[in-house]
Amino acid sequence: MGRRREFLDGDTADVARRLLGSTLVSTVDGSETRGVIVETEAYLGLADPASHAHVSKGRTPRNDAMFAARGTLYVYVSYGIHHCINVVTGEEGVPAAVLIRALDPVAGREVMAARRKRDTDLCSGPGRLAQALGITMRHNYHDLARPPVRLIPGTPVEESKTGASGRIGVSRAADWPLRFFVKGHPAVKPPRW
DNA sequence: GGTCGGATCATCT
DNA sequence: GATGATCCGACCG
Repeated sequence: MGRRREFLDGDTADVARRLLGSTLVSTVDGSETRGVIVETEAYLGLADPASHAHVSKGRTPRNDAMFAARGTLYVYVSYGIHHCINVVTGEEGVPAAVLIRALDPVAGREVMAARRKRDTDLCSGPGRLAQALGITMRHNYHDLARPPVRLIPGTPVEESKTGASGRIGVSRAADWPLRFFVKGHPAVKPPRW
């Protein structure tokens, strides 16, 4: 992914929208799984009250990967059970990231179903897609330019086919329009507004 | 179809 | 002791 640097450069909200249409490929445990990104959320870092790296928290072991170089994978555990994955978008030392919330599963569906122990809702939610791709905390700090988890930039989804809304499940800055999604895609649940 | 509560833990109060 | 960038099974209509 040689174009990674330029593709992820710029305002994090713009990057979050631009990532719609790009592909995540995992070869974790030797099986390829692949999905096209259809829902994202931007987390702006220091100035964003909903971000794990908001100034009020400082740099901690948990959020440390958000301070890494652009194109790094930031993984955290949600509700003690689920893993959520983010693409780091800031300069090194400046935290910012895009949460991947949903994928259109395009390859390795059987492997995903085996990992998920069900054959529906394979990648429609941040915890679900991390499980489907086999991503866990051991992939925190991983460079998305190389296996076993790669980000392949794609042609961004036409803007008229995308929507924006408030982020899901956040209590602070809930009205900031930083969630982006492909309108009408089955893996994307309809927004509150 | 929709709603409710449990699982489980790093971080914060 | 409470909270949260979540998901799932149980239960109710």
